[in-house]
Amino acid sequence: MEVHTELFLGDCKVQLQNIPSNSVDLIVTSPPYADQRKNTYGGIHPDNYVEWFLPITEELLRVLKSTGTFILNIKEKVVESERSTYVLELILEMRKQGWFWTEEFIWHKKNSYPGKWPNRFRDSWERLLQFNKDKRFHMYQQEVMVPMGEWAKTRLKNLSSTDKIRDESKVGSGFGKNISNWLTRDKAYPTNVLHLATECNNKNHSAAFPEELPEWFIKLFTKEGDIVLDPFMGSGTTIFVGNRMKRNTIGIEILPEYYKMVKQQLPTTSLYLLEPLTEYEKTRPKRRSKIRGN
Amino acid sequence: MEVHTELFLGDCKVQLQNIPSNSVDLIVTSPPYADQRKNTYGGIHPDNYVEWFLPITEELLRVLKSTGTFILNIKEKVVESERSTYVLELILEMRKQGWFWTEEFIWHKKNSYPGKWPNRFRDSWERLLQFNKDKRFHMYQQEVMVPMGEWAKTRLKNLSSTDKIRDESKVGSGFGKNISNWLTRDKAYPTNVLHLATECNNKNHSAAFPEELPEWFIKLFTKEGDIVLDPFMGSGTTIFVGNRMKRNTIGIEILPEYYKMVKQQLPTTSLYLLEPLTEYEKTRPKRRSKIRGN
DNA sequence: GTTCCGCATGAATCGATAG
DNA sequence: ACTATCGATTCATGCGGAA
Repeated sequence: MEVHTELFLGDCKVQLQNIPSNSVDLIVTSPPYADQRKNTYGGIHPDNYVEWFLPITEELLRVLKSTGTFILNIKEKVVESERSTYVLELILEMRKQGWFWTEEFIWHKKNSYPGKWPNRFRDSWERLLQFNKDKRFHMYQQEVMVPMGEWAKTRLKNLSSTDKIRDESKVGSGFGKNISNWLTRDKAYPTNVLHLATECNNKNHSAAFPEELPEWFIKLFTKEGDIVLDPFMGSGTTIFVGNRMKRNTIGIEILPEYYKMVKQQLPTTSLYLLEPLTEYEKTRPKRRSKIRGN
Repeated sequence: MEVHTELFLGDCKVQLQNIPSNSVDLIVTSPPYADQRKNTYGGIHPDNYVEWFLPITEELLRVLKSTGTFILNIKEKVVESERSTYVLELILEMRKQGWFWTEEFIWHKKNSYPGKWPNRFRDSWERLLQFNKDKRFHMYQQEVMVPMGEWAKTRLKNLSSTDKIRDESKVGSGFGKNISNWLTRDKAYPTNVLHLATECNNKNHSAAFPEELPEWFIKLFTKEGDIVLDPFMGSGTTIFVGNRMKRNTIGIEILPEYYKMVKQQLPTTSLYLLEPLTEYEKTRPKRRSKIRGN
């Protein structure tokens, strides 16, 4: 299967306008956090964060298919010894836009930033907010099943004492049936907590999140040939992982350095370079329809 | 050290009025979740949850010392395939009351039962919201330190080979002193993710949390002789753990069954029974001042 | 070629100091 | 008074060089 990548250079609120409505299967992104990464992205003040982000989510809502999913990796920073509330406010405002807040996954960071403060411990988790356009969205749960590890050893042993009796005495009941299914199973469905390390030591490109993160959501919410979008591409983790997994990808990046870096690392056969368009060529129907696989 | 327990039977919004202002060091509680536990508590509809809870947090704000902490164990339920937003709204409203939202700990439930739904996975985490009345609150971080990872062994070995020599040659220097700090360090500060098993064996109560949960926060935020309050006492986990740790405890419970159950399990020497007061005896200054240790 | 060990480095946060 | 910058604090991870 041939897959393609579209790269846009520029402000994502603007560049998103080049993407057709109802065309994207999955959006996975990690926007610049409030007041974070000032040196590279300029930083958005916590007070203005929601206001800054809402026009973008409005466009994301437009480009997403009704069966698609939006995964937003975000975490509030501490301001004056208190957690900021802009993420909470963002969720409430996005629901007003029409998004469904389906779920909140937790990314439990194995190696969180060290430090000691008088009033708090190390922050070792981030939010992975799942938003949907419709309550009926695509989800391929079996793709992310995990080997039964500790759970089997500890839990099933306990079950054998109490519940297995019930299993025998109530054969055919829903409960008993479930138990016996699990006994023979070597894989289990995961939970909504992801336990991954941050990718900190790659000297060439410091990625915001580890490859396993977009990989997991791409497996869960798309199939081969689908379209994955990252409106804050950065070093391109989502793009590269998506390509490797035979998904078409679209990346938007405002910083030329990152844009060029990702461009150079992509296989030329799969790449469409989309520099900012001049006025008279604002639409590119052929290219885009080809990428969507029509 | 002699510690005492006060038990109140009744609606906690009402019973809290019997507790003096600025007297409690720590509040740890797990209120009935919206629409959950219908059989026992009747259940509060998600739409009315914030409205129902705010008068109670108002009272909690009053009774808490300025150096005290409020830990709220809560999780939004799923309503029509979407996460409810009442927890988000509650946080925003509590800040308007004057609470500081200091931190959000995550309780990652180790052994959550596998489950499968068409559009979501097993929910294996809950929020542990930390609120404070003042930005300067008591926190005894060293009480909850945990053993370091494997690498500690190797690092300590290395220090003895290389740096100890330096330590000998530079006796009295600041550098040598630092090394000896490293040598004695085998524990590290924890993060804001708690990895605990769910309590399975308490059949009498529908939603008890494991003893380690209140224990961890009682260690972290109080010292012996302090006052710990649980306004939704339930089966009394917080009360019993607090007593064992030599903290004075106050429990409020609306259901007579739980109230009696806890009462019977408490040592009679440490117990003050506070049945609902009749009008003419609304204050009990002597008893309470004794409990506060004045 | 394995295994072991040193080392730099993270979406951090606080409090003090400086403009 | 209010904002901006800086140093100190801290620990899991994986790379790269060494045994």
